[in-house]
Amino acid sequence: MGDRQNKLLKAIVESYIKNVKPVGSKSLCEMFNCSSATIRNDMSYLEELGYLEKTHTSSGRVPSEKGYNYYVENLMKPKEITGEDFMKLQTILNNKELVLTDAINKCMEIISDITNYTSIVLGKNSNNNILKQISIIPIDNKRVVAVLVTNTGHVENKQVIIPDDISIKEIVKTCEIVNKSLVGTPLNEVLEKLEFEIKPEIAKTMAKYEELCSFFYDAFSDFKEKNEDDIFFGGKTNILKQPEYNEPEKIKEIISKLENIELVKNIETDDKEIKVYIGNENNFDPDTTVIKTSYNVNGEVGTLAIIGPKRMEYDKVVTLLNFLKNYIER
Amino acid sequence: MGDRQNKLLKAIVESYIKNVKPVGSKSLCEMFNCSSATIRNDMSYLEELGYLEKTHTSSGRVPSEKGYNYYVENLMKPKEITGEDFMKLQTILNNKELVLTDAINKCMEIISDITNYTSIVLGKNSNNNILKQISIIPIDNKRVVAVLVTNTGHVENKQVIIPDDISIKEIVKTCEIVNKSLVGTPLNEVLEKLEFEIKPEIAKTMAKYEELCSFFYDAFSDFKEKNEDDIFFGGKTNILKQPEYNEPEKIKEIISKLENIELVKNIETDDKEIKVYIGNENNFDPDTTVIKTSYNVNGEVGTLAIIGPKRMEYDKVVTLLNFLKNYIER
DNA sequence: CTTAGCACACTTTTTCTCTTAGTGCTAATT
DNA sequence: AATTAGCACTAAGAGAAAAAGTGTGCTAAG
Repeated sequence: MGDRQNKLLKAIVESYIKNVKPVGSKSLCEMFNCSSATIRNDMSYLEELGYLEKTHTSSGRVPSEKGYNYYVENLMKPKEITGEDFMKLQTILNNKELVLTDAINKCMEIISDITNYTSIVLGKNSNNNILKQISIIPIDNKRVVAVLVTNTGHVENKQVIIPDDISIKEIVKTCEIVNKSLVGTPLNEVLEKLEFEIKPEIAKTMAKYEELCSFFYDAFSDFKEKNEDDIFFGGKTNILKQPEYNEPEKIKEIISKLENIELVKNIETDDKEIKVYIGNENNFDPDTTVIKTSYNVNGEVGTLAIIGPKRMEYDKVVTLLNFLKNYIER
Repeated sequence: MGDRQNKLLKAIVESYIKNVKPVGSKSLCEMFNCSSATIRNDMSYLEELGYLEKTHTSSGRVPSEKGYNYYVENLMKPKEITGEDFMKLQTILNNKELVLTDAINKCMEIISDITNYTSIVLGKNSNNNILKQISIIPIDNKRVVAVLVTNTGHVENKQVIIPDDISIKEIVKTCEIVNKSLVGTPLNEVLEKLEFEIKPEIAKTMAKYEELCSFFYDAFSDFKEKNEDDIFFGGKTNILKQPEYNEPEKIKEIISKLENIELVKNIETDDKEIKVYIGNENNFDPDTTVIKTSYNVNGEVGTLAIIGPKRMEYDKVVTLLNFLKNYIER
């Protein structure tokens, strides 16, 4: 593929990203100092190679997924962040009072606002998180709250109804034992350890060890699930501002996908690089592009993702994500 | 207004609720055993009174807001809950393992599913909630987690960065003092009490009492806001299934309103009755009806709300809400 | 290799017509 | 006094046809 063809593809992709409508040969004459016929020849060559498509026999050209891919891999240049946007992000990142996850969320919210795409932060809250403390706090005669804190500062809690046959005192006492043995345990081993190591321990001092153990089992069993639900949307519906979402059908479809927690969770990645998944390459929605990467700061890991139309400002998004990722990882 | 006119208005409202299209005189002849002309006479009388409207000069009639109102106040009869729906709700409400708020949320989710309207639960977490316990849990050298539990079993937590000039030990020690004095305090008085009663107390034993106090002030200051954010959506976007949401504009508008936390919070009420706010009567969205009521169980209060089109199955929704409300309040 | 020229393809917009579902009004009927 | 039949009239909706606009492919010439 010759130099002019590369430039032409770049120009077409960028024009389409900007103007949303199929690109005709005439509109590019000036830029390339040649006639529309020449452009047309090159265009039909690029179409033959699979980089361009037509919406109907005599329409202008639109980039294919392969075309976007080629653009992302070979043609686009990182875009500079404008002063204003830079300032906004900088301000948040320099605010030492903010906890890391809050700062990340705020930044992604801003990125969503300046791009009009949807941004998502998936806190992995990984299972090698370590238990820091368990507390049982009595609420009334019937209920206690179990609070669990991890080494990354995450807090989970669950209200549990006290079974009739055990007393609060017994629970609190057992909790001390559980705490002693369980602190320092990775979260994903908690249930197992409770069953096999701590139960015998409890049995030594507590008569109703069976009931007590199943009480704690109950209290902890939800944490794992809940843990995974750590999803933050920055401007959940900003993507609706994109002109492709101009039909009820399409809007409802993307909304329902964004509401589908399972589907959103699937976006999670542990890839260190920023990866671009165009159309069918992502398993979120074939009409969108998902750009994502993971971050890892002192064992606190998560995913940053941007969802936009395939006609996405790839250069801008990649640059912004790069900036954020680099900043938070040092 | 005569008897037939009442019946006619009822029939028109119900027909429009069911079929979504303006109601013509002919379609009601059979039901009333009279000619379309007679119906038309009555219709134009009802229109004069402001209960009916036309979409254009020669269209069928549509209920006005006043008409819906009259229907709700005077004409509609509570609708029986079908066996299936009844079962679903019953199952959840009889599950003694579920904490109250979870049961309520699940029920509202089901109500949203069977009606195809959006349901919202606003946990008020009212300010007369009482502080049950504060814990400070160190995460590492720089951070602690402050955990706060209330008498209703709600847990709030915040990561706080430890200022350079105070140590974890000092914080933990101060926390003990704070705990002693603050437990039992209504949430909305916590900050005040900290400033005026506890600061002097701390000053007795701690050298850096100024810094320590402002640390705790910091840790608690968010709780109030966060507290109010306790919003649960049951089928947030179910309302989009209603035929009125068939244009991009309308869909985007309602979505953006549902995403607008402030606006949603405004729905909160402490009315004991079930109240119906039709169109302009609610300040959420003039094209919708909001039906809402509050619940109060042992001091745990909150709002139940259903948002649907003005053309809503009022009888069904009111009956369902009534059922749920009665059940949870005993 | 580039370009001018032209026929052709498809979409979009506009215009016009016809049909349909309803109304209001008047005069006759019960 | 209330009901009804009859009729003229209105607006919306559905198609069809025409017109305008945008862009292509191909051929032949530079």
